[in-house]
Amino acid sequence: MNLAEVGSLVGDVARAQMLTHLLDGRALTAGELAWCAGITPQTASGHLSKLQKAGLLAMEKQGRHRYFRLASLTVANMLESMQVVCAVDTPRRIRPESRMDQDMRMARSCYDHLAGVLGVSLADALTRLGAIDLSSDGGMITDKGHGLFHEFGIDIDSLAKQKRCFCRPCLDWSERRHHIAGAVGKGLADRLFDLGWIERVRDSRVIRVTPSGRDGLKTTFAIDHPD
Amino acid sequence: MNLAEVGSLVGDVARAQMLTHLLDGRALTAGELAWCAGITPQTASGHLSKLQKAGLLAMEKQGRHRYFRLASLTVANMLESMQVVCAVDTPRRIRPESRMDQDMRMARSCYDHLAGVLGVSLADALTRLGAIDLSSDGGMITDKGHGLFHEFGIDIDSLAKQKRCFCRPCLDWSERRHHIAGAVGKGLADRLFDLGWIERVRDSRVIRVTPSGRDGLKTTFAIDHPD
DNA sequence: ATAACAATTCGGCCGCGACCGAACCGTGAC
DNA sequence: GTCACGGTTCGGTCGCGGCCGAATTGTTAT
Repeated sequence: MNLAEVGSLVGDVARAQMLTHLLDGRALTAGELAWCAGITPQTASGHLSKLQKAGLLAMEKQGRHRYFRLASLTVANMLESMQVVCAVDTPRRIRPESRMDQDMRMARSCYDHLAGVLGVSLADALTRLGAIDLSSDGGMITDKGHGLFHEFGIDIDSLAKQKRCFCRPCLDWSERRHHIAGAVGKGLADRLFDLGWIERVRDSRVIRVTPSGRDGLKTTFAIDHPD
Repeated sequence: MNLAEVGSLVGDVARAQMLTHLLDGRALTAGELAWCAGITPQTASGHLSKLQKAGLLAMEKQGRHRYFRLASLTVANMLESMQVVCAVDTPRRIRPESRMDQDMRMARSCYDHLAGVLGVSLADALTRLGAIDLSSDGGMITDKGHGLFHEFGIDIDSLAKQKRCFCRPCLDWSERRHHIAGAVGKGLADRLFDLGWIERVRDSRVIRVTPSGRDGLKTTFAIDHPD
């Protein structure tokens, strides 16, 4: 496979729409993806088999449904980096500011970690607390951070054993600032879900902060998450 | 701009070819790029103006020539991440192993740092020497590394002041291992050029290791670079 | 067994966009 | 001035690929 092939796979509006919807890491059925892209199921089927053959998507049969998800972190990273380029020179265009867009900018999932205002606030807060250092090097957890994460119920040592990148700054396309990705980013997001501080909004990447989450973020990280 | 637009820009064979040729960070004329892509100048002109309008390329007039280069590191990172996806599922295909391919795999420039066997060897050597730590976190320079880099004529402190990512592991598409990118990667490459240890091969991304470079790499980093 | 539904395959339509030939600008050389 | 050359603009051709309707396969429900 070469650059142009990958490009043209992403370069179709319908396919790009599907990939974007899969960017939160979930698996969706062929029908759902067709609906997302605004095309008929038979057209979507063609697109999906192309994407799968090319190794961008993984498929899993389940009864009469077929679930598709991004094939790997590598693919997610590629799509992210493409979105960053998209965002670069769309600086102050007056966008129609739909409710969904606003929610997306506020908090969303980014494959397996958190992005948007929430993601950036968390990165800021953890930096302010001296738990992580994203600024100078790729991203590391301080000794103090080890303690804080442990208190918060996250086992850093088991995260460090994973094969994937441990702690990576990931450029946020809406905020133009870094949030936390990598194993630590995922661990943090998982813990917030477990605590019931955040929850997914049906059929989208949008993340909602629950009332208890609002409290928790305030007391634990001194984050005032706007309503 | 949206994902599909970026994708389709890269998704054309001719344009992808041009972008690939620009990936070493140099600026090329419209004519050279047309030749690279194997198309007529008038067709290339159309492609180039599209890429420029989209913000992927920057253009500079010089006499009757027009020089094009990648607009930013962001764009280069995107193209790299796309190439990584390309390489993923082309595992052991018997490629025609041209001389150029072999040279490219051995040592090449990757926007502003080094890649290929040489890039990976350097990353390995510096890790072995305890100068850097790419494995666990995003990438950091140890105290010992500070000294080593300084002895080698690289001023780490001035690199750290730059706005860009300081030290980043970058997945090598040919070797499937990490090499050093970011400010440190660039600093290292620049220093090797200055020392005359490596030099560019005309009209390509290929890097040649000079005889004195072979000696230097051997004595300084214990790297045996194959001929 | 029959029906309902998810998904795919096939066939044909249609439009976008890549391509080149020709003509046209602008710069540099003489 | 004229000529040469790099680059762009315009116009027209052509083919690839996305799209849907219809028919098919396969699975679950009743």
